[in-house]
Amino acid sequence: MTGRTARTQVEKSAETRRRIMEATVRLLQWQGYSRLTTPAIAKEADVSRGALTHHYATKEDVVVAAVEYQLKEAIETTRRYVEQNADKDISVDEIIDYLWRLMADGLFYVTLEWLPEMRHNALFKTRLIPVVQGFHSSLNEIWAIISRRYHADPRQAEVVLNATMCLFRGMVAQTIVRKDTEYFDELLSFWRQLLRQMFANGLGIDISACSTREERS
Amino acid sequence: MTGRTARTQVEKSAETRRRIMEATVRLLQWQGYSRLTTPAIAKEADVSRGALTHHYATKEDVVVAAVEYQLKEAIETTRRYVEQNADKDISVDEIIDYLWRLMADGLFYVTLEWLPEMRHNALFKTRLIPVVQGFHSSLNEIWAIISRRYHADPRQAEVVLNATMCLFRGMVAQTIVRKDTEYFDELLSFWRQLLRQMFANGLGIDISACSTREERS
DNA sequence: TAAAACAAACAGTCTATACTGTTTTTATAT
DNA sequence: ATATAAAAACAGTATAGACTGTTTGTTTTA
Repeated sequence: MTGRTARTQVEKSAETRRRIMEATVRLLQWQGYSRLTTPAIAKEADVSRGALTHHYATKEDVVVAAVEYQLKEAIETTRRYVEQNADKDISVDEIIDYLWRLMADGLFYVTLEWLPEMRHNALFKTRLIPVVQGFHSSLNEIWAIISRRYHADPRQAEVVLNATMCLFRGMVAQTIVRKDTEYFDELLSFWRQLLRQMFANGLGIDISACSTREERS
Repeated sequence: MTGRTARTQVEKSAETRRRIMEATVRLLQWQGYSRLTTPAIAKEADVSRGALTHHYATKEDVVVAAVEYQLKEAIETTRRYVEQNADKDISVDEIIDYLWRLMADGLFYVTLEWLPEMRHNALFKTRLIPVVQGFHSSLNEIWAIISRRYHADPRQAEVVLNATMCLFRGMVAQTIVRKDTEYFDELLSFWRQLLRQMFANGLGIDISACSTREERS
């Protein structure tokens, strides 16, 4: 009787919580924050409303936990990517593509849902800021690889990373109003070439042949 | 009896509508889309709820009109800026600063409020897309000034403008989670210098001394 | 006098949370 | 090993509040 489906309470509740968080993230991505309701979350997670309120006192608790969950998952994914490539010969292009995919594959869409809430809800902000900082730390790690490989000043490399991330955020935001793959591919090409040449010169000196037109190898 | 406050109906209703739109934009900026209610808009505009529903059938109509209003106002402001500087000797730095101020002074905060709604509301999107495109057209105009002055390829200049706007969008988004003026000043300096040097070379060839450290003149 | 602008009340829906009851698990004593 | 008490997990319902869209009534303008 204890072998098959017998799970401890902590396992069960952890499972339930995970279901709720994944459902919440899914609903944030598909329907958005303004349409997010607790009944919808319970239904999407295939959990009763009672179970939902048992684990999370308020709706805000659910959202905070869900965003934490997604960001920490992204951090873990990134750390694994870092470990796998710490010794390997990884190019600027590859890291750029990794970061772009990370953002464009839903992560920043979900971010755009809760980011406004952060402006208007101090508690929400207080609870999430540490997670966001952890996320950025993991980005710095991945960037340090490229920074070391090209013997670039870490200080300057960080500025370039930040610019890259801001650029990508703005690009993802624009994908909502502009469905135009070519347009974004062109921007990515432009940026890849710019970075490639900056790093080739150890960041910051003598970037040459910086055309906006470029085809990937 | 007709001299003092006697205004024609169209004037009155136009005034009321403007009050409603400005109130809506204000509430979007201060409280956000998820907290936006029609009673709150009426109160902020100092107008009865009946007046509100008289002029706008649904809440969505109000928001669409308000966003249109704000964007068209931004377009007008930009066009005036263009006219005033079409002949003047305007630098890359000045345009960059203009664009940054335009975005950072609330415009993109409000955008971040309705942008998610656009992902989930097809009608809302359909109605707003033309206005957004008009906004981008006016940006292209201002950019054309600098493009001509530096004899840069308009095609490449457009890519650089788009990258600039995406960068700024991402930066404004990040200001929500990171209150750090120095950080954003550094990014702006980095970008100004990059553009300055790119334009100095007619866009795209031989950017030298591209440091992330820079002080403004 | 007709139409537009405005005001106010209303009806229906929805949502978040609190509350009550039930089942399952765990710890403990035997 | 087993019985039992306690605690946690879960399910379902009730309720209070709020918001939207509508409708009806009143004032002002053309």
